Amino acid sequence: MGRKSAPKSVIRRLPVYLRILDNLLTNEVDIISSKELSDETGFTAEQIRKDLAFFGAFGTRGTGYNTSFLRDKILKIIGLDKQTNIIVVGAGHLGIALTRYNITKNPYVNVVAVFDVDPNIIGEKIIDVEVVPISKIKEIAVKHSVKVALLTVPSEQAQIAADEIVKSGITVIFNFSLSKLRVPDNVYVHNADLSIELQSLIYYATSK
Amino acid sequence: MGRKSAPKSVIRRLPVYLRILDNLLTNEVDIISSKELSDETGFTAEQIRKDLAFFGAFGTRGTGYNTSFLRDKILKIIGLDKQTNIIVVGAGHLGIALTRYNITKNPYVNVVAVFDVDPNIIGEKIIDVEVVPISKIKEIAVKHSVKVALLTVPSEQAQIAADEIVKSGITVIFNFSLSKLRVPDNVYVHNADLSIELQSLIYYATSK
DNA sequence: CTGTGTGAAGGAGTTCACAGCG
DNA sequence: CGCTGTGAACTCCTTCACACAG
Repeated sequence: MGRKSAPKSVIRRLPVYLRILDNLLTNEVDIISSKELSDETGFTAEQIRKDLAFFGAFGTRGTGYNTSFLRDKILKIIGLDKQTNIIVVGAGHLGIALTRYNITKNPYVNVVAVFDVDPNIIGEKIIDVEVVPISKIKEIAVKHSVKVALLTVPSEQAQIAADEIVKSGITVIFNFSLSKLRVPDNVYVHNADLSIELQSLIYYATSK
Repeated sequence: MGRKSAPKSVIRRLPVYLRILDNLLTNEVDIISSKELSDETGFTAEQIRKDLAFFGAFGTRGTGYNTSFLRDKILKIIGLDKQTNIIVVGAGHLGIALTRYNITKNPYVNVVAVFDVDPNIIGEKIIDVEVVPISKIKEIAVKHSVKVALLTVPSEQAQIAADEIVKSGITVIFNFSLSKLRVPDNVYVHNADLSIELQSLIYYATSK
């Protein structure tokens, strides 16, 4: 694949292409041009071609891209060709929403468990995924070789929960709490910062 | 203020500074240097100075920035100096989570109502905010001059709900559904795309 | 002598323009 | 001819280096 590591901006766009390709496949469209992808995504056709060309020559000149072939290529690039096991830490409203969403709408990931500290909800099920005590993170994460944790506990408990996640060998944390997490260098934290996005939006809402 | 319009990247960082300044103020720290802000945020000190300098000279050479003064300047730049009224459309788990978060943790915005179609939850309260029928969006939005809507309904209903939001005069939609919304040019849609962010993360989880 | 403010240099990513292949 | 693939130009942002004010 690519010589040097892929730019973040490209990696952010790949899942957008993937979603459109999945839609096209259910509608049995088997060829798509960069121009059409451009109309669907809002990105320019040149940019889309550059993004894809970064990983190889997937298209046919004069024709376009084979939908199913391109979909498989993107799946492989992202790493979604094999099932990815994730966990959700925190069974509050946000945790439940994310769990349900991923179970029902995201075929590429598998939620193996939801963790919480509240004894009242331990044992409950979110669709078919059980809520289990946080103390079991390591056991379950190791057993299912979990790669990613979605962290949705209140900010005050975020660091403690993050420590447990790190101890269990998980190296990617999608952090929805406001806390800045302290983790070892080999762990990658991605902050969702919905409140910060909302505040940025307010700038655009007021200054026009 | 700035001669030409502020870069998006700057606007995205301002709320980050704001959060830290708020923390410092509760701890009664009244001077902060760009170096210290750098340690807190991970952005370089030069970048932070450039960001702030874009809007004016807010610091004191040899000393740093006055915490409270800088906080007030940033509030004014973003437009958070006056209370911003928002609505949440969709009282599912995600809508409830966002509502509660903004009521309890975000002093700069005011959630005036949560909207849903389910008659069973109409009239319920999320903390002190009432759940009302979607048919009332326009009435409430006009009355409270609402600027921003958080859209958390299922994807199938997202376009219908967006149409109602647009009709009510709201010009900024923070879209958490997967649907690409069709709106007039004067309406700004910001997509949260949590599933796309998760898929990008999986790339980083597998390729190292 | 410290830490801000800023022109100048550098780098990353996007757009342009067109060559190349089906 | 059509649409991909790609060097070159360009734009936007970041980093560097230092002048300048307290």
